[in-house]
Amino acid sequence: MEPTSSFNIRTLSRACNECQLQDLCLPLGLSRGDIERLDKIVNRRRPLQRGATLFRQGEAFQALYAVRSGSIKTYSSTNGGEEQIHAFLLPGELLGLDAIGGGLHPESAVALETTSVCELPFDRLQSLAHEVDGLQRQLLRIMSRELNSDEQFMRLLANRSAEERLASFLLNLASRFELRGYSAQAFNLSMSRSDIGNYLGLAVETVSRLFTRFQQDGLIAVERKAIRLLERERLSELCNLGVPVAPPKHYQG
Amino acid sequence: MEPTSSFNIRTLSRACNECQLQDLCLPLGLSRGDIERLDKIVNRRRPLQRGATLFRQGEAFQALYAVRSGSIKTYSSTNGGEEQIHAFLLPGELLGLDAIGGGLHPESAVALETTSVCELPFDRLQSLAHEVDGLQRQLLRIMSRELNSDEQFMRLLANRSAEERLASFLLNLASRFELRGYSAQAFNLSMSRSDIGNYLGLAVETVSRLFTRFQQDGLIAVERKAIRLLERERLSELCNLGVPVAPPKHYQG
DNA sequence: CGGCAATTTGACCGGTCTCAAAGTGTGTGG
DNA sequence: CCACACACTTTGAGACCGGTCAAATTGCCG
Repeated sequence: MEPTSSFNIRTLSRACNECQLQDLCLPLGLSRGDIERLDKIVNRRRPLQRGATLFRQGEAFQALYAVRSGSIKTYSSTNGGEEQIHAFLLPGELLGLDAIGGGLHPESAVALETTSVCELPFDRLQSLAHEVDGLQRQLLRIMSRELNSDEQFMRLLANRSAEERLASFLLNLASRFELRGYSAQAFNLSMSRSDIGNYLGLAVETVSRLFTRFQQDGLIAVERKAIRLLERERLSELCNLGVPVAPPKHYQG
Repeated sequence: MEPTSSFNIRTLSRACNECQLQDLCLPLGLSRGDIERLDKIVNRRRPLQRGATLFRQGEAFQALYAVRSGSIKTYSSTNGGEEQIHAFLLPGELLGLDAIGGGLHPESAVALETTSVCELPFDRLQSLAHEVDGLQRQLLRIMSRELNSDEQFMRLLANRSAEERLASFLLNLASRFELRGYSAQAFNLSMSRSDIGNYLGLAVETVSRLFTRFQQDGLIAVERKAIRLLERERLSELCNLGVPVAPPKHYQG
């Protein structure tokens, strides 16, 4: 999960125009000139160390963030102290969108490994979006897509077995890595087993047992954080999560 | 100039400016003049009958919709034929936002009872939003808030018991009704038991048993679709108490 | 080497699902 | 208006997945 783990000044100073992640990130669809205007408002901060907090639940919302390298988890805590992980974010993905509505971050964001991010001050972003039409659209598109993936995830939580959940999780990670040019077969799980369990609504023990079983069945090979998907085909059979195709049944209720 | 037709003229012709739901809906925060401009692009269609489809999964995205009265459920089906309900929408709530990103509706929307909606053609909405600043912001806010409630719902699905899920569901409905000026104590469940179960990730039988138990415990009174929340206080305690908040490993009585 | 956290493994328990069937309303057609 | 069919809801019995508790193992890092 960390192809650019060592951070150098070149990485930091690289502008949106030269960023490999352009096609996944906010600039997508903007003209070169507009990207430059966007670039001017982006702050590139020094990398976060593993465990470092990007923002905390309850903090005032100031900026959106785009992951440039590394990975981040977002979570919220109840007053009881329980923690619920909401997402793992990979390079090119935007976070903080859920804070626009309320003006406060409803969740905290923490680096899972050495991670660098681009900071996008929201007020400046919004005035720019007022002028640059494509930016506005892209922002809406990104939020819409996030609504979508949240919906899919809810379906996963609502009626899938532990096995299906973990398989889906692995395949989801794989395809996201692939999109970013990394291997979909072998990658690093930057999050702990207990993070995975929390995210998927499973006990740590269940996650651990499933990893063992998947490995025994020859589906995957795991060694600590490193994982290889040996049988992506059979893995996806495990989760009969369907692509929307079938016409809806007639309403009966 | 004339949304007036043969049916229910009073309801249909009511413009955004006079709509009771203004404060919950898209116009929120707009000036009277801007609301009028928004009003011009809104189509008020004739009411949907119970079971009627507003849009189907896979259809091209053309417009957002605001519920004006009644209620709607949205759901997606897998190619296996299973159906997963994603949301129940009440007056003042917007639907179709998840289609902006992909250009296709990822889910279907069906009326749960006689329901009227306002149609907001998205292209026209977007050009208007380009001029009217507050509209753009309000759109983002609404989407952001939806992301938020999705997150909360995921937490519910990920680690709450059946009891907590149903209690939360009822309280959520109650507060939404209250916001709209209806009673929070007594309202109608326009969706079937099996819809509720599907939505909450529970078997119908479990939902039914819980209704019975809640009633025996004096928390609610149900008769078919009609429900009264007798002890909202105790209900909300159910939402927090089911899972021990701070796991006292070495607790000493 | 030693302490601590994360992971794994085992045993057991319980909540929820599944299967089955009875009960209750609702709508339709005669 | 009644009879019947069908869908929805409720109730019961039993099975099973996954959670909890407990303990062993491994890896990490001073």
